[in-house]
This record gives sequence, C-alpha cells and structure tokens, in this order.
Amino acid sequence: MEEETLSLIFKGCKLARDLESNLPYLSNQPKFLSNSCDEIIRAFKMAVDRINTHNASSYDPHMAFGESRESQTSEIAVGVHEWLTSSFTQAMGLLQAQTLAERNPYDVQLLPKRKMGITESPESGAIVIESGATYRDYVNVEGSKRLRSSGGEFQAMDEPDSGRSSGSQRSRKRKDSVEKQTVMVPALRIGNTEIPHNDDFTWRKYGQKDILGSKFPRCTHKNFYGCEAKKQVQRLEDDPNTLEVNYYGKHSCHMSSMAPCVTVPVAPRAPLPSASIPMSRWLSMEFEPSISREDANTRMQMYNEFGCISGAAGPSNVRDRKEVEYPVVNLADAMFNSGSSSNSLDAIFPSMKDKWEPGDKSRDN
DNA sequence: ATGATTTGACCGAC
DNA sequence: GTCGGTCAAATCAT
Repeated sequence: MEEETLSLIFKGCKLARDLESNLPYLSNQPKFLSNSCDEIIRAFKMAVDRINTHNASSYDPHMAFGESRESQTSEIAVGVHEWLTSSFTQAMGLLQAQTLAERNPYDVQLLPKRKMGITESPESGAIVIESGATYRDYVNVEGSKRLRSSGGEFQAMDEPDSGRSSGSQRSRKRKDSVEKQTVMVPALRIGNTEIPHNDDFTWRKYGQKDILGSKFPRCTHKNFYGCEAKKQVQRLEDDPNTLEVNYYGKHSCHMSSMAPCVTVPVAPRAPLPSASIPMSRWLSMEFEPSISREDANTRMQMYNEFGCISGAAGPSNVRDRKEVEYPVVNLADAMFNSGSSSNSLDAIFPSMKDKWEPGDKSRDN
C-alpha cells in the first residue's frame, strides 16, 4: 500500500486516540467533538479514496451488490462516526457509573472468586450473575426459571427439557400487547465486512425465520439474563442496505437509573475494575500498558455482530452487579493494533484461572 | 470445554 | 390451515 495512504490511516488513528483520551474533559464541548470526529472521518475517507483509486481494477464485492464506491466510502465514514459517537456515549456512561461508584463504593464491589456462577435472588427473583459465570449457568438458570415460573411468559413444565414433548405449553403474549419500537438503520460495511448494528445492548440471536414474501430472513435476538427486551432484525427487501430493527419489551438490564445503559462487556474470568481507577486511565491506553498487538486483535474478534463483546466473553448487561469493562479502550485498542494470537485472553487477564481452587463446584458443570 | 449460531420442529396467534 | 415466534439439539468457533 502506498505510504501516503498509510500515513493518512495513521493520522486518523492518532486523531481518534487523542480524542479518546480527552473524552472525559470534552463532554461539554459538542462543537469541538463534532469537529474532531469530522477530522477523523476526513482522514479515513481520504485514505479509502486513495485505496479505491489504486485498486479500481480489483474485485469489489460491493460493486457486485450494485453499490457505488462513493456510497461505500460514505458508509465507512458513517461507520467510523457511529463508532466514535457510540464510544463517546459509552464513555460518558462509564463516567456516570464511576461517579456513582465513588459516591457509593459498595455498589461496585467484587464478589469473592469462589462464589462464581448465577443465582436468583429469593426475594426479588432477580438473577445475579457473578464474575466467571458460564454459558451453562445461563442455560441452567433459564431452564429453572421455566420450571418455577407459572405466570407471565412461561408456564410450568414438568421437565426442563420437555419443551417439544407432549407437556409443553408455551404461552405467548399477543404481539400487539408488547411495546414495539421500529428503527431503520443502515447496514454498514467496511470492505466486505458487515458492521453490526450497535445499539449499546448485548443481544443473543436465538432464531432466524424465512418470512413469506420476503427475500431476507428475520432474525430474532434476546437480551441476556432475564431482560425482557427482544429485537428483530430484517433487511429491507427494496433496500438491502437498510435494516429494519424492531424492539419489543423494555430493557431491565440497565446498570442503574443514574448510569443509563452502559454496554458492559464482560471478559471471561476478568477481574472487575476497581472503582478507584481514574476515569482518564479507563479511557487511555495507559490502563493496560502491557497489552500486545496480538491481544488487541483477539479482543476485536470478541465483538459480536451487534458491536458488543461476545465469544468467550459471555453475558453482559448485568443489572445488579455493576460489572464494567472498558469498551472504548478495547475497541480502540483493537482497531489500532493488528496481529493474531490464540491465547491472548490469558495474557490480558492472566492467572485468574490459576486461582481457581480444586473442587469449586460452580465451575464444574 | 465453553459459548455462539444454525436450523428443524413445535405450537400459539391469527 | 398458515404464518411466524420460540425452543433446543446440533453444529461451529475459539
């Protein structure tokens, strides 16, 4: 690749990094933020233009899809812009969360590492996910909820896995009885990679259905752990570059009323951050000075199709645990570094698994 | 081993 | 009876 193009990309990265590290101090400077974002977008856009100019003859999947390079370029700009604004929103959320934590440090406490897993509060019925809880724990809790819940969405069943057998009685709410919100979002892409629709929640896809009369299937997603919210994503038939996203139900996975909707990616067996970590360090590279290129790349892979942590990361948006991570740091770090590794999580969060003690039942499942 | 996604089947709503 | 939402086993990815 041409050196000038690389320096443009580098410039964009640097600008983004500068903006990132100053985010906490810029919350009341919308004009400056806007200008900074524009400058970053300009740098990336110029780089993309140069790349496209130099590779005009090569195959481009977007062209096969009937799109112009111009629209692709603007998509990239929109994608970068969306990432920046999303990161900013999350950073501000974290700022609020930390303010809250400083006010009441007991809100952000770590659970003893031997007590990991998922439990359900006998009083409130709220599900408590502890650091280190596994996917199996989630499945088990979901199953037991079905067993015990006799009203609402689920009905009692004799056996947790009797779903399809004779005793199964799934009751469903009428569609029009559930609050629905529809938004249209662009199906963003960079190159041939789909940029997921990121709405600051972590979703789990649980169904895909071919819809009669529609070329594209409808995907259904649920929020994690007892949150009632659902969303359906479907590509518009007359405009494949637009996704129709329908939201049903209300989120119950906000961290608190004071810290609204911070997407809270949770890394496996990751130590939760201490409330004493200064915000400026959360948002800067300084927080994890030893992270290698390889680490960053793997963490990029952890971001799932909805822009939130996935893969080994497990569930997030845990309402009652105030589990927080560093989306800005991680995503930016992942963006600004490259490489590959198969074992990077251990490098990022070293020795947690070594600290498990034998016979820990919450881990054996 | 663990967790996410896919996919065929079930079953309620219409 | 049809459609589509949901479940859960199977499969895939890490």
